[in-house]
Amino acid sequence: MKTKVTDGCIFPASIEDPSDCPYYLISRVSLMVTSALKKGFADAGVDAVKPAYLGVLLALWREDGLKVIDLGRQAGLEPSTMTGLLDRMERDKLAYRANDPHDRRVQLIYLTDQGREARKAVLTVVSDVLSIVFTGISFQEMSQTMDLLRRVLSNANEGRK
Amino acid sequence: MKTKVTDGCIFPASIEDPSDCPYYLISRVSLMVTSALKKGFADAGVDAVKPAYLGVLLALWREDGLKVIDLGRQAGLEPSTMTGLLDRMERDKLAYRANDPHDRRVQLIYLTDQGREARKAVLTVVSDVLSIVFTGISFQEMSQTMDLLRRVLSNANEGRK
DNA sequence: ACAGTATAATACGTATCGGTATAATACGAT
DNA sequence: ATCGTATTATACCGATACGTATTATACTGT
Repeated sequence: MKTKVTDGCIFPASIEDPSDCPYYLISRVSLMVTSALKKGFADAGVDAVKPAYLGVLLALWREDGLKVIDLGRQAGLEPSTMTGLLDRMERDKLAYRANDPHDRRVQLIYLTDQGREARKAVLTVVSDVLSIVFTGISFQEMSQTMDLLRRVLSNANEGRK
Repeated sequence: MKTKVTDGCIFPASIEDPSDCPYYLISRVSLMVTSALKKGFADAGVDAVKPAYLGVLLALWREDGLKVIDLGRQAGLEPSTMTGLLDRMERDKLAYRANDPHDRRVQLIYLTDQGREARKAVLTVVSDVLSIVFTGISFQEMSQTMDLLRRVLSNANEGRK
């Protein structure tokens, strides 16, 4: 049996400062980075791109013409989430749906020219924003933290089964 | 000038796996813990409590009868976010608003009996869920990660100024 | 060929959070 | 006392995410 971190004091019954709660910290950082990215895209003039599009864009830049469900898997999103997200991406002229000639259930998602051309600017913004957000964090610390987060996610996947 | 983590490889231009992106990891973990807490509250029978209420409940358990704005500060939420959150908490019979006799602009938030009585069960759920989610993480690793997250948040506060 | 099952995408409702604008009230300086 | 400013909370809207139910197709075994 593995050690429970709670034996330490992850979530003491009497919390004075929410900063002592890992859930608070992680949620806050997530929202903060989202907000910084949103502002970054706007400032850089790629205002059609929203933070939530990132996972989808990354997947499509790698391989255009993916199914909604595969796109969701790569972006870590549920199919029901994808529908609205793709609606917004179509509205914002970054991608479009097309029927799959081999399977009429399937919608294949393709980038528009604008979606393809946004790549360089978007990656620059993300890189810049992250380097500001993570200012003062060493490479090693970052690696350790990312490793921990990956393990936490895999804990969740275990629980799912 | 501080070291930029990006000099390492926080967000390489060619991302194969979203797991290599800190933003992806943090967002996912945040959503995952939220989901686990929601399920935990339901399973424990405290289904009136939603994960988003936690910050507010913690503050009110510590000191009942706070202003909306102070409650928001303690929970890390904007006033405009608080309005809807408190609407839901009132609907769910956990708290209620009352006029402040000393300042007619102010609404003071008080716990209902149900809100007060939920404390023990809620803290147990949170503690249990967190210990499952963070299974296999040592106390030291957890401390280091929380420290990193605190620094990231304070970077954001610097930028705000 | 057909019944039963599996898969893809969507529709719909709810929760959560922030930004902007607004209404009501308080307060401070004159 | 009054004008201008600050503060408090809310209204409103958009973005983001999920769960459940539903529709349309595809596939599988008989």
